[in-house]
Amino acid sequence: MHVDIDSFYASLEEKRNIEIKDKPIVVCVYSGRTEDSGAVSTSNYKARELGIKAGMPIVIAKRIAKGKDVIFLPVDMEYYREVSDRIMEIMEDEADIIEQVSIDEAYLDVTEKSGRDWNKAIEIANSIKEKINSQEDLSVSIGVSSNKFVAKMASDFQKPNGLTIIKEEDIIPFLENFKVSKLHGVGQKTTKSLNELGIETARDLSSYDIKELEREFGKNKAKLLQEKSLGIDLSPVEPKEKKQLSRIGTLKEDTKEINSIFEKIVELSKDMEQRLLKNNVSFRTISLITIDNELKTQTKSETISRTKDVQKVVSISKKLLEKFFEENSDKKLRRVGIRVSNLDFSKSQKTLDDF
DNA sequence: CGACGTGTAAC
DNA sequence: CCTTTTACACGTCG
Repeated sequence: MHVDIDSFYASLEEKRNIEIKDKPIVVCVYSGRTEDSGAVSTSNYKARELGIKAGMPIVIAKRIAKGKDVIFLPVDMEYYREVSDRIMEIMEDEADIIEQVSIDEAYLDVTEKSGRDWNKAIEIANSIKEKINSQEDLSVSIGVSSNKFVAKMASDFQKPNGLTIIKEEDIIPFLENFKVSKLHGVGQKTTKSLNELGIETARDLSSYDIKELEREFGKNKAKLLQEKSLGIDLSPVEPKEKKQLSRIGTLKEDTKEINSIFEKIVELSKDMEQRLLKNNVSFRTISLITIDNELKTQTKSETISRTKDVQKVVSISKKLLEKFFEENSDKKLRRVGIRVSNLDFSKSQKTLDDF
């Protein structure tokens, strides 16, 4: 099954201030560049009715909200993370295996716990709903099916507070009339390409000649696309180890001044240090992420011998930044970020027991 | 094959 | 008008 917490951040903000419940709420990531620069992270259903949706620039959201009683709040990730952790624990109790995909979403394998009995699976889903409801006062939407992809499509089908069951024999009828853009994993670019081939719906995609699809998308992606259209997904529910850690920020103004950009990098690295230390992570690859004034992203990276030293991130980032400006002396940066990858969570830090 | 860079997608 | 973080596929190069 796939479990999705309904408008998570906005719901939490409602709970913590009863004054604003019943009002449209918009939770924002402010970039700090100007008063209202930034983007909408989550809005509650009242705000969505007005047309204020996730990803939208705050300025645009405020334009829509003008003259209306709409509440704008900054994100409080620390608090959301705390609540999320407790909810994930509730789900862990109910599942054989859990795969957390984001702060507010998880896949649960309940094959064993349900004994492959759909009715038992539905009971588990309801139990999860009930617990999250009573313990955290939040609602979730759940999709239950025989694989992750269809479960995800199902959880999205009825929300908020939905429960959608799609048994094997219902998969094709459930999916066939979906527009391809609604299929999870099919974004803007893929939609455009598909539409240009005359493919509008999942049904169109399922019956399309695979060789033709391969010509457009390559073998791998063509197969995955057609499988999606048929509701086929063999990927297991499995917890995944983190593969990279990154931190990115917006500069006060577009600039090509290395020193001021470097200051930002130092700031970002302090934050990253906390996260690295907490998990005892070592890394080999350091990347510099640059986003120029035209919002074009570039990355530069360097791989070194394994280390836990954040100073390495700082020094190599500086080097990569200099390299960037050697190649792009004309460009100004809007945002800058750092990333470490090639990670190792060596739990093997010596403990007293080892002595 | 590993390293590096870009593109696509999702939250 | 324009956030943040992560994953993964793919092309290229040495």
